[in-house]
This record gives sequence, structure tokens and C-alpha cells, in this order.
Amino acid sequence: MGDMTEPRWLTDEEQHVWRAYLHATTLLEDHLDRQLQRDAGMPHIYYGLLVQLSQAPRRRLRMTELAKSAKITRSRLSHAIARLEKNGWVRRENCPSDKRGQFARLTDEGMEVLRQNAPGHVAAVRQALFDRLSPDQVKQLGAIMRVMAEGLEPTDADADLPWLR
Amino acid sequence: MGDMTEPRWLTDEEQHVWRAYLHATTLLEDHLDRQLQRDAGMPHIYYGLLVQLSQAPRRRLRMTELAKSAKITRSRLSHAIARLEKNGWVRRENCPSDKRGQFARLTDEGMEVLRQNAPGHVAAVRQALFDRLSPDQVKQLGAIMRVMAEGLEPTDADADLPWLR
DNA sequence: CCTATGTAGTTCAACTTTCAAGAACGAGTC
DNA sequence: GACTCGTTCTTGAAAGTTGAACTACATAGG
Repeated sequence: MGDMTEPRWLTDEEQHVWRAYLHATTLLEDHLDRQLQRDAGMPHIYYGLLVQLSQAPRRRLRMTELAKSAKITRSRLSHAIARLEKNGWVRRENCPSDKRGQFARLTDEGMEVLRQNAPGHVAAVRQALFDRLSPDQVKQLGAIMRVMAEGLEPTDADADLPWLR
Repeated sequence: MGDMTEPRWLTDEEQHVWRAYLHATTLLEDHLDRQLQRDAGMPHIYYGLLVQLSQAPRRRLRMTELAKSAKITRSRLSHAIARLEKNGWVRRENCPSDKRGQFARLTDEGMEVLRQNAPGHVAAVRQALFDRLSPDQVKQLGAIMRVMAEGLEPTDADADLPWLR
């Protein structure tokens, strides 16, 4: 822990790549947020929740499952689902096997919103990303992102260890 | 406009890459946010503001400049600077040549916070990204991010053109 | 000078996210 | 059962964000 030696700063190239990364990822995030807010009336993350639900077995998932796969806290999900429920796109259902549990289920209206907006969203992603990258670059991006995720994946160790530093 | 033909969905590979992208970028963002919140008491974006200021000519920038280079709205910047000012890390100064203008200037305390946290932050970025990628992958990532940014860069055209779609 | 129009920055209201509790249930132990 | 501890999900308040309205100043044209 007490690594008080001179830190290894980023090389010039690394700095450039890092800035390009921050620049590009925030631009894309903003772009998709705006696109979906405008067309579907919700931010990107909310749209992602609907997508997850639409692909789940009976179009429903336990709250904790959904939170995990969307990588947000349960608290945040509670608020988000409350909002989506108000819109009529999601409905809560009790879990019979565990009375603490709740399912979030995608309603038909929610499915319809998804149907209407999926083409536009895919087009936005295409236009920003896949239509601009060469096939090689798409593969490279995939490999790089997988490496990144591996290093950051919240393992069980993280939960147990008292935080480092 | 009325492109009502069947949309071009993502191929399987593209879908995997897209998910990997979303997964990895949110994990990294969360990771850095937590690291900085814990060590420096501010989120990543606020830290970025201090960095920008630290590199500017007299450690100060006009609000609009800063907003642009941090890629956030002026509104958001106003709030952010208000918060950083409360912490004593930034000070507002009037612009003599334009009475509407404000400079945000990094204070000595702010500079000190930066000094104390830069090593830890760089280490976090290294550990999550550069230490895990091959030299080739670093180059590839840079190229890919530049292509992405090009396609999303808010050009003057965007301001003029009535929005597509 | 006067008016029109644009720009810099802030503020307001609505919304989202976070953080710290807290309520309700499950599971293991005695 | 009664106790403890962990899990599931919700809640409420504080903090942060957004987009539009607003203030103040700048700039250009008559």
C-alpha cells in the first residue's frame, strides 16, 4: 500500500488515448441520451431496463437481477421502476416463492414503446459506431472492452475485502 | 426521413461488441468515480475540471471555455463551480475585458488537492486500462476513439441544420 | 444615440441519482 | 419459539443534472 515512490505517469501516447477515450465515450453517451429522451421520453439507462426485461423469460425479472444486469444500485432501480410504472411501461408483481421479492414485468405498452424506438436507437448506434469502424476495428474494440471488463468485474473478493488504500 | 424500410439490426458480433462496450465503459466510469469520491471527495467530472484549470495559462479559464473542454453544459458547470468554490478549490474572478465574463481559477488549495490525488488517479487508470492492454491495443483504442469522436463532434453544421430524422 | 440581436452566465423547476435508514421477510441456531 | 443475522426492496432527503427562462452586457446597423 505505502507505495510512495514516484508514480508511473502516463506516456504521451497514453495521455492522448485516454483523452480520446473520455471525449468519445462522453459524446456517445450524451448523443444516445438525447436521442432517446427526444424520441422515447426516457434516458438511455431507462431504455436499457426495458430492453433487459423484453429479453427475460416471461418479460420479467427480479429487482435484484435487473439491478445487477443493468449495473445500478437497487435503490436507483426502485426509483427508476417507479417512474416507468407511472408511464405504464412496467408493472410490479409479487414473487410467490419469496415474499420479500418483486418482479418487474414489461407491459404490452412498454413492449410497444420498445418496438417503436428500437429502429431509431439501433440506427443511432450504427451511425455513431459500427458504420464508422472497419470490421477489424469492431473486433479490436470487442477484445479491448472484454479485457477492460475483466479487470473491473466486481468479484466476490471486492465485497469481502475491507477497501484497499 | 421517411425511411420506413426494415431497419438494419445489429449482427450478432456487433451486439456482443456493443454490450461489451456498455459493460466495460460503465464499470470503468463507476470505478473511477468511486476512487475519486473516496480519495478526493469529488466525482470524476469535478476532478476533470480541476485538471483542465491546472493546465490552463494562469490556472484559469472562462466558464464557457471550461464547459466546452469538459463537454458539459454551462448550467451544469455553474453548479459544479459553485460547489468547488465552497470547497475552496476554485475561485471566480471577473473578466475585465468582458463584464459578462467570469473566470474560474484554481486556488492553491485546489492545486494541492490535485497533487495529492493525481498519483492515485493515474494508478487507477493504469491498472484498469493501460497495464492490461498490449501496446497494439492501446494504439487501436486510440484510433477507434478518434473515429467515434469525429462522427459525434458537435459541428457548426449541427447548429444550422434542422435536425435529421 | 437607439434598437435589435447575440452571447455569457446564472437561476428555476422538474427530474434523476445517491446515501443513509428502515420495514419485511428468510434462514440458521439454540 | 426466540434470537440473530443476512437479504430484498423501499423510502426520504440531499446532491446533482437538465432545459428553459432570465439578467446583464456586447456588438452591429441604422
